[in-house]
Amino acid sequence: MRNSSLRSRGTSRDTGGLLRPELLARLPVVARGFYDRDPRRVAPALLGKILVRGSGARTLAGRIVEVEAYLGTGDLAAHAAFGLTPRNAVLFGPPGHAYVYLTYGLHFCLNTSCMPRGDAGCVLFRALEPLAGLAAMASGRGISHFQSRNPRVLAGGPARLCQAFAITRPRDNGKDFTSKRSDLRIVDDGFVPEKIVVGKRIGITKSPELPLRFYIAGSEFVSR
DNA sequence: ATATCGATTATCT
DNA sequence: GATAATCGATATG
Repeated sequence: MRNSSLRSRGTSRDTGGLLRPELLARLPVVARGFYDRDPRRVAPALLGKILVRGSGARTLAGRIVEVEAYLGTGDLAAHAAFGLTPRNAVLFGPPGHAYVYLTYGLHFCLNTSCMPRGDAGCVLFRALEPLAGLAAMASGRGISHFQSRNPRVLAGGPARLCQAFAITRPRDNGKDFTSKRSDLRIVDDGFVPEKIVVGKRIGITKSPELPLRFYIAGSEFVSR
């Protein structure tokens, strides 16, 4: 049963192995209502879900193992802290859409909008466990097959996972995660993490003490 | 194993 | 003009 997608639980080290595109195509997408909540609830609930790009032989997929919640207006570390701007407009729209931004002038980061329209919470995707399309991910990351055997280098880190999935702002900002046909979607194979660790968000200077980072305990794919 | 630094641009003060 | 939700390279213990 090691590779079954039907298992409903898994240990932290072994989340079920690789998944074939035909199987991924049959998994249900996570519905809009899932995202229509406070990001502090959405973030831990996203752990174990699967981010999927494309279809057929080109399918890329990774299990979400690390995320951070950003609370919108009022959270000084959030891009939406001071209201609507051209960059963060997606966050003020409906939940379950991709917010992609450029950071430090060269790296992209991926989030999903949360909460009802007009309330700008979001969840940052920080690390994935690669499940399908590993060769394409290594290629996108510009690393060799040999290097890519390190579990963290393919998609362990918010900018790394964007490189691995070829996620950019012009291409992907605003895409709907909840449509079965979407190029970028989130699906559920029933996997539920055994244990979740909560800690401080990484790399921020404002409100650094808030416990809004969540990851699957023991996962080798978490960014640090 | 940990520390420091440079890259490069959108956004805000 | 300063800062930033980062990464990879380099240096050093």
